[in-house]
Amino acid sequence: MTIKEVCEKYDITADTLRYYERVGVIPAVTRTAGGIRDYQDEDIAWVENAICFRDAGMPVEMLIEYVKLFQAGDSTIDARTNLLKEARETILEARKKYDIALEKLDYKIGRYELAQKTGVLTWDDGEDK
Amino acid sequence: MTIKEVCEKYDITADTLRYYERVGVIPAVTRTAGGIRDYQDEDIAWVENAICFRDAGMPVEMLIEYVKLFQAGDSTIDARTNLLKEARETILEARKKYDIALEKLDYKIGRYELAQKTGVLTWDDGEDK
DNA sequence: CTACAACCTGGAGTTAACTCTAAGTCAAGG
DNA sequence: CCTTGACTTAGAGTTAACTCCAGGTTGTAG
Repeated sequence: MTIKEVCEKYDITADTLRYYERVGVIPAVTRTAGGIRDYQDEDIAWVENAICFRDAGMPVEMLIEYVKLFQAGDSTIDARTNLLKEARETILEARKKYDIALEKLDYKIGRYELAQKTGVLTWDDGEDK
Repeated sequence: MTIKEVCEKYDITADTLRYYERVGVIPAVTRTAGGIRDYQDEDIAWVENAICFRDAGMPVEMLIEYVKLFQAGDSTIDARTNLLKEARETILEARKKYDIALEKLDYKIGRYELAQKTGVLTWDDGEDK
């Protein structure tokens, strides 16, 4: 699979894919004899995971750390598990904050829509937002 | 309430609070005669909301836009509602991605922990991560 | 064999969101 | 009054994560 095809498949730029490889967010991608990237299933799996975890706000540094541990072999399985658990906690925390924001948004939207219907804006709590 | 007290209450730096005010993420904060910030309930409500929405990944630009609309008066209620609804959709999308990442993490953690117990790492799908 | 598009690299530039610095002002204790 | 510490501003600096660019290479179509 060419870089272009991977770009289209995951809606990501070629620059970002090369950047991920360059800094180690994903391991070195398979190349053709001429040196052109030719993504295999395994390369694509790394790309997919990188995008997934980045989308969840996991920092690039953490993904690099994971790849390093992975490449260091089975002796790092403990460390990898810990890293993943830490990431899990961080993402859970973040998601909690998203839920709080959604509640707040729903409350505000509800009030504005009520104001729309009745033509009157009421402030229960002395301030907006 | 002094800036320091607000910092402590929300675990945020004074620099960030001043920055939010400077760029318009929150409206101008109440001041003492001497020009020192003295946060009132209303100011604090804006701060709290700003932090909440920033924590949910809402960009500073969007918060500034909302404050501008708010300050422009009741004629912008439609626009405000639309902005909030857009924010809601964006946050819902993001949260979906967090859930996908969590699933992936749980799967990986589960496999690593199994490997821990049995001493054997098995790859169902031909690749890790 | 020649276009020509798609690819390559190394390195510089951009963007969002802070974060820090310098130089000065305010306010409470002695 | 004087010190001392918290506060003020304007503006520069930092960081993460891309994003772009220049100059060169690869590979396919005619």
